[in-house]
Amino acid sequence: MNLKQQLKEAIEAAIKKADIVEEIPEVKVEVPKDKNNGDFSTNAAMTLTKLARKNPRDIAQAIIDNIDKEAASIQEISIAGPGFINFKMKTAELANVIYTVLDKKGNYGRTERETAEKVLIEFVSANPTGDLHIGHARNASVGATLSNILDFAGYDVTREYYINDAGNQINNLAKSIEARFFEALGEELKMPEDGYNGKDIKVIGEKLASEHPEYKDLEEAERISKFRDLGVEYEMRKLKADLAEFRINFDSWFSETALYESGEIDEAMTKMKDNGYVFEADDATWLRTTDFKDDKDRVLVKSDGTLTYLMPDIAYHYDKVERGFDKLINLFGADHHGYINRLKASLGALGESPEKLEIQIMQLVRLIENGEEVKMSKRTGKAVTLRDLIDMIGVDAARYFMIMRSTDTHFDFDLDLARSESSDNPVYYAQYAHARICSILRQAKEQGFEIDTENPVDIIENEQALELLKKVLEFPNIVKGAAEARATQRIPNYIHDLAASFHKFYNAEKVLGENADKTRAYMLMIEAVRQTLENALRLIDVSAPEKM
RNA sequence: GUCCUGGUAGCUCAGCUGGAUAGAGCAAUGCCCUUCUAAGGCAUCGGUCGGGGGUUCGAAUCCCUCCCAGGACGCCA
Repeated sequence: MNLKQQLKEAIEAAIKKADIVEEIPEVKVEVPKDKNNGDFSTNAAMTLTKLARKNPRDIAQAIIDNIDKEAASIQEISIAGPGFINFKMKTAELANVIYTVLDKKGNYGRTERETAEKVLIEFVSANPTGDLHIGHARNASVGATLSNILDFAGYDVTREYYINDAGNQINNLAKSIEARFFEALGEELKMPEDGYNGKDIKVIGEKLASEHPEYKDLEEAERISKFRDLGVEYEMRKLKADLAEFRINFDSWFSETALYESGEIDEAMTKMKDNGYVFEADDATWLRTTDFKDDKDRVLVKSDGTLTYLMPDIAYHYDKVERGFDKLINLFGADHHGYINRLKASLGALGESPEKLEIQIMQLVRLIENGEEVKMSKRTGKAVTLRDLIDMIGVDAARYFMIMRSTDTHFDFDLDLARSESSDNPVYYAQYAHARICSILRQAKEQGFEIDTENPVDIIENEQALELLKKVLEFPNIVKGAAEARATQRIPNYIHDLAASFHKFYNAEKVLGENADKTRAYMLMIEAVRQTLENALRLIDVSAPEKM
């Protein structure tokens, strides 16, 4: 049983017993910032002032008089400030979290739910027309971490990548390949105006020219179609490889082309028409998104008969809904923010709740080196890619840094800091704590000690040790809060706090001291800390090394 | 012009959905290795939480207003 929950119930019972108010409002128990204010505190008395029409300190006293100290493992209670009630817990109870962690192991911090909300999280979804850049790296990191957090917090998560393999830009890709193909066959280069000049396009063209020169005799449409498929396949293979190296895994890859083939574009259109949100004007077909908080109506079918980008996207979201997801989360770049309202509106037009769709906007990342923004890759002279980033600082640091800031702030990524192998670097700081624990445990074992979960831990009373235990105790709530707020940065923040608490303990107290009972108890404790650290690092896909 | 995001220490940012004396890291200064990893710890310095109003026991957090920065406002994707 969770200490906090136990305390909460005891407080509620006390309020009831003291007969202060008819209906008891939600009682909040929190860990005070200042540890001098006890292990836990509640503002219950203050929130009751209005209802009870009494002085908060009097209410606090009434609660204290009626609380069952034994049931909640309370050592000491005091009233402080305007009416906070502070609790000091029995230290033995605090130490019991050690057994919980050692019992649950990799699942410590996981929330089990009876009915898991089905969430589809769509992220990255970069067009298969080139390399992933630094913005995609942030998107990918946040998406993967958020998925992990939601999963750990008891949601049923599906990670999906939407492949834009239809439409204009892919035609351009095909035409660019064609131009390179003919160039390799000795003809003049006829690159389309907004074609792709990347080196890889040239490579594909050359390869096709040497392996399949007969393609030049095909009908143009057929050739373009072939080149489109080959181009998309080639680009996607590259993107998948880069993402895999960045430890980003998807459960599903959804192709835009599939929407045309399945007829879902027509289905979605029919549905919106039936619901009365589609109208014709200026030779085009429009969706009346203004019925749902959009500032203007949007075109679905252009006057030339072709579809806008929005239409297949609507069909895509229609498909998501049809697959039975309760919640759709999309991670978009800042430049797509104007897209939010119309996409939500189209969900409304389909007869679904626009609230089902939750769109998170990622603000810009700037790479900073020697105090200056890095715009170009030194290797290629072009925009810095995900691969460049991995080469520069490694996956662990890149993943950690990309999620340690809230997504709605612009973020300056300090490359020098991410690269430094020192305490300055938060990644190493956390990993170092883990490695230190492993080292201590190794040496303890060499001295003949074993981790024995039957050992008592009530001998632990050192101040830094108790602080550390409180941090371990917080972990499940941190995960839950991060999931609800979709706030990935809370995990690295927590990791840093936990590591700091451990480093403090390390400097204050020795595990391998003179007292063997203490050593045995501390071994259990630091193993619990190690496990918690490992679980937290796993949420952000950063390694937990045993040695450094 | 309209709509989104931001504005917190010299710098980069947290701040758990309204709580106690606003916190980290970097930078600066001074300590701590015969002691389980100094990739660590301790201490000092550093703040009109953009400005001004309001809501209440209580505001960095909620509301209004103004200022500043970035972004979005296509029958592009």
